[in-house]
Amino acid sequence: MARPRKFDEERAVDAAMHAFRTAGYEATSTQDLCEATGLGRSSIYNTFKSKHDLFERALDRYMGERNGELFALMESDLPVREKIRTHLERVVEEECGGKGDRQGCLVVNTAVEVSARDEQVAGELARDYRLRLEVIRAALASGQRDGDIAADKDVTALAHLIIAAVGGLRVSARCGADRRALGGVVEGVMAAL
Amino acid sequence: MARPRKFDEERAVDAAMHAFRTAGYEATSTQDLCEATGLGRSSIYNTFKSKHDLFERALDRYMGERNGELFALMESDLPVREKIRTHLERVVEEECGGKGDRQGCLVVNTAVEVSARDEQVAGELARDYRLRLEVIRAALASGQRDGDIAADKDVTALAHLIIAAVGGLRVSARCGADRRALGGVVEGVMAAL
DNA sequence: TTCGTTTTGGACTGGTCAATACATAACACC
DNA sequence: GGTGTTATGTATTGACCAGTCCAAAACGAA
Repeated sequence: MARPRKFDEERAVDAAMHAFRTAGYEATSTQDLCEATGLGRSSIYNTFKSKHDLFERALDRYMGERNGELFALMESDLPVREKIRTHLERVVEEECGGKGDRQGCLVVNTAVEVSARDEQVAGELARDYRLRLEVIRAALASGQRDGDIAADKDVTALAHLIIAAVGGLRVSARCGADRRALGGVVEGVMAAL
Repeated sequence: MARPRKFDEERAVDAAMHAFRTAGYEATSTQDLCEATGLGRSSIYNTFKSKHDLFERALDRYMGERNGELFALMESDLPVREKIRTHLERVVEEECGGKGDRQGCLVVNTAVEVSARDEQVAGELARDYRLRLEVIRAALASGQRDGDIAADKDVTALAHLIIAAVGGLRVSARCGADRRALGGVVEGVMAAL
């Protein structure tokens, strides 16, 4: 009944996500988004309300992908310590893994760059945090029942610790810490479980 | 021999630092810097080469102030565990302490927002990281000689862990984690020492 | 084919960006 | 008081910003 789109909306969000991850929110212009997605301005503004709206779509997508991986890992049948170790080592690998990619974690970047000035985004980040917390907490609680985690440990506190460790690894990597240093951090966190 | 300045350069850097901390590098315009410092554009560009130059001055100043506090704490005669705990709790207090201040850590903000696209800044961050690492490592080594830290611990790895913990606390706080959650993180890190 | 609807490209909006130019003001020194 | 030098205020630069407008294009349905 009308002219159909000749692009895939999800693909566009994906390309925008890539752009935001590499340059951050402020430093990514709408022109950059046009080039990243291959779309014209009209298509972008016809599909998304604004740069901010597209950003939120990209952030949602990023969270969805990442949490999918996290949930799959936490629901796997690895021993709980291996789940946690794998989670942390994936972060190290991503931050240090060469290839010049260098695109950061959109959640960490957003928390630092925009959350303080954007309540809506801050709300999304908080929601996402609670989600991650609960999944990790559940895995730890299950491990506690198996005897892999000492019974006197507070698994909620440990889950907070693991989430903080991820953020800390990313920030340290951005400050120039190398793979060996980050590996040591992972060991230190594992020792606290 | 010529017209003297009627403002204090260090004061101006301090005001700029405040502006950059609250809004980040990209989102702080030169106009914002004029308003924050109370100077005209001419004075700013006459004193500093560029926005980027002023930012680096502000970053340097921030690092100097913060490291001064850190060094004083690490050279105090508290037991080493108390030094570390105090260091971490200051971060929690700063991130959670109400007052609506809400200005973040310029080092963490910069590491996340600009280091990937600015080699010079990345170099400064790396230098600063090494400085903090060494001071904390020395304090831990001293504590190890006193028997406050187990002899089989790798104090360099622990120092990396503590630095990462600071970054992690700040990121988690930005994601909405409350004081209690962050307090638990501090306990978890202390348990690893 | 024709019509109705939507997408698309590209020009365009007012506003803001970092940075500069230039004239004037304010001082130290003589 | 005059002179040289620097600081400052204001206007302005060209580039870019996010977002809008509109005409033309492309399709489904009739």
